[in-house]
Amino acid sequence: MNIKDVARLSGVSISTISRVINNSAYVSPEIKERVEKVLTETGYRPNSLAKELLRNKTDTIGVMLPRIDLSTFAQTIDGISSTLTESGYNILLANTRDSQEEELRYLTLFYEKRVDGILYFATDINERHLQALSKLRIPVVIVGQSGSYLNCPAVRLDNFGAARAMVNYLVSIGHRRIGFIGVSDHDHDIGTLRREGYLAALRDNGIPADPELMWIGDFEYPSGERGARRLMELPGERPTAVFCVTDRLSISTSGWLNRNGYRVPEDVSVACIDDPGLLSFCHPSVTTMSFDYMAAGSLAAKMIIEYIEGRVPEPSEILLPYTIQIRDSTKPLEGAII
Amino acid sequence: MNIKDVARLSGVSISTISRVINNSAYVSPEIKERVEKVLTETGYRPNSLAKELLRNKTDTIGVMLPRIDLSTFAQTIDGISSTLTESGYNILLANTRDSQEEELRYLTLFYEKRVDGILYFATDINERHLQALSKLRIPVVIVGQSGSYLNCPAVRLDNFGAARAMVNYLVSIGHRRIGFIGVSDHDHDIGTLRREGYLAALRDNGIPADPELMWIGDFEYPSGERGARRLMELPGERPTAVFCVTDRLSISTSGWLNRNGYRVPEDVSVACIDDPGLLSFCHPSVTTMSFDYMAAGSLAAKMIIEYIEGRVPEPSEILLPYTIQIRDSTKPLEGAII
DNA sequence: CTGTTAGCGCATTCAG
DNA sequence: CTGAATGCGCTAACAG
Repeated sequence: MNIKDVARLSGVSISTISRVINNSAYVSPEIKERVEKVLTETGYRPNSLAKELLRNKTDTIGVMLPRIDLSTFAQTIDGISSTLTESGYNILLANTRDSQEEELRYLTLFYEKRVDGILYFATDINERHLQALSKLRIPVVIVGQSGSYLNCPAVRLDNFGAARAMVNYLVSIGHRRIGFIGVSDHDHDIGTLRREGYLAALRDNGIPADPELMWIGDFEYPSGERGARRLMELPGERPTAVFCVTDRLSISTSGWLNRNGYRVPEDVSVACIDDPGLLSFCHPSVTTMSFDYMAAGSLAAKMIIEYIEGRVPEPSEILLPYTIQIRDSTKPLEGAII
Repeated sequence: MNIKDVARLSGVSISTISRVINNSAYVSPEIKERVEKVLTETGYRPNSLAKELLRNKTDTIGVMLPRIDLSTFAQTIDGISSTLTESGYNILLANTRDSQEEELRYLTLFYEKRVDGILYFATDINERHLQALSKLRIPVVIVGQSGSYLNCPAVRLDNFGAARAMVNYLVSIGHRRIGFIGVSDHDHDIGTLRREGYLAALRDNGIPADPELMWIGDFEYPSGERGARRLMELPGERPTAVFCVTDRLSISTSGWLNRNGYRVPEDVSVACIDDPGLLSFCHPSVTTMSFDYMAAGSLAAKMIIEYIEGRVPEPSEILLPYTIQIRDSTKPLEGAII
């Protein structure tokens, strides 16, 4: 069933059908009615491919992200999809499973499919991305990292500031021996910036960084357990607080501590960054830095739409703030002079 | 930059370009080399829209789901995307936020965009869906619910069996007064079937169902807290175990109990269904029924591909089994005769 | 072995 | 106010 069939059934030309469907010009009432009858009877719906080919616009945004099973990403997508839907855009999803090859492949695919714009959840940006993106000539907005290297607008989170502020908070309630459970630099904002925030806070307070107190793992739960065990089995004075760079790591860190004779927060305080609902409701609830990921997604969506419509997004980089959520997993250090 | 430009730059016809790109016929080595040079220099990539229009195939699957921020859905999508990618398919994502209007709107959109197939995460299927889908003439596979009403193949989870087996387990370790924290029937498999599994298990053991012990809320964390409070503040003998229909609800139930003077599992056992990594690592770790959502996604993807390729999926309905994960949140009832 | 041509389904000139 | 014709970019059938 195509526009030709509808035209034949209605006894008019295809132009008239097009005019009725798109309401793009006056059509005499009788003909209009006749056409509309055929339209509803047949349930005809125009083929978007043809339209898109002609208009050179697909109303589709390519969304590329390294993993979909992290609540932070899921929430961001929620924000993105809600805003894009409102504006009549659709999402072509690329779940790259952290593979750079996949990223580059999908970039090509996005181009071939002529998406109107790309939202790129970047982790580790390098020369190859720069090259690939520059050839693309498609509006790109970076999510979760700076866009300056790629010369793209970006929506970022103040990861450095959040980490620094959280560790400063731990120090402010008396902790000085603070363990760190992080992830590799492969993810720049979470791996590098959150670690640097931790180190900056130590410097802020004149506390020497102790490499022994820093554990670098991955994003999965077991990594938090391994880190916690490592920190607690260290010879010498054990940490009185542990700062984890993600919510997942704090859950498994806190879980391991509680299961292994260290009460949280009485013996060890635990804090982290990112605030899925979970952290308020588990036991003990977890002190964390909260980012509004839904809002980040919405903003990114708005930016890419602006960009597509020819306006260069202003400001070209949005930095989202953190808010501290003090809960039950942290407490002032016993006997410390605050 | 289109195929014509490339043809001009190479000094050959567009057919030759097409042949080189698709390797669809023999081209003399000299010409081939010349064309390939232009291809790499210009970075030309064919326009998929034109190809898709011609071939009447988009290599795109519409994936429709009610919410993306549940780990079960995220995991399922992970399985879907990995299998679809392997087979050269892409995902057009429709996040409907539980709105039936949105569902129907997206169904039309999927049709207009000529997706090759649809994966439909159904919750509440009714007459309108039946009508809409029957007009569509696009292969559809239902995920997470029976497809018989819509006459579609489906990948399901044995929700009834899982709930029944879990409650039977609780009874087997001595519990007889077992609270229930569920969700509304709006979600058939989770709302209705998991509740019926609970009731069936009670019948299995000759325990009369007590409506007072059953709380129906929603999917969010606060609902578990409200349910827990309600069950514990009931006059009369309090439950010794609580069965929650989802992992989220069990987290907030367990959290509320622990924060309000009921030790889990010493005073109250807590169990649920669904097994995100979280439940193994929190404290106490949570006894649950595990479904392999990644596998469910993979299977659904394989089914839709089969269907698209003209083979009717066999069997037309796959029921995925559960496996029990006994962890720290449940323990035999003190003093019970088992 | 390579070029010319038709047409996928539609929106949009341009005539009438 | 309506119809005929053009072309978006590409593949495939057909000539040469």
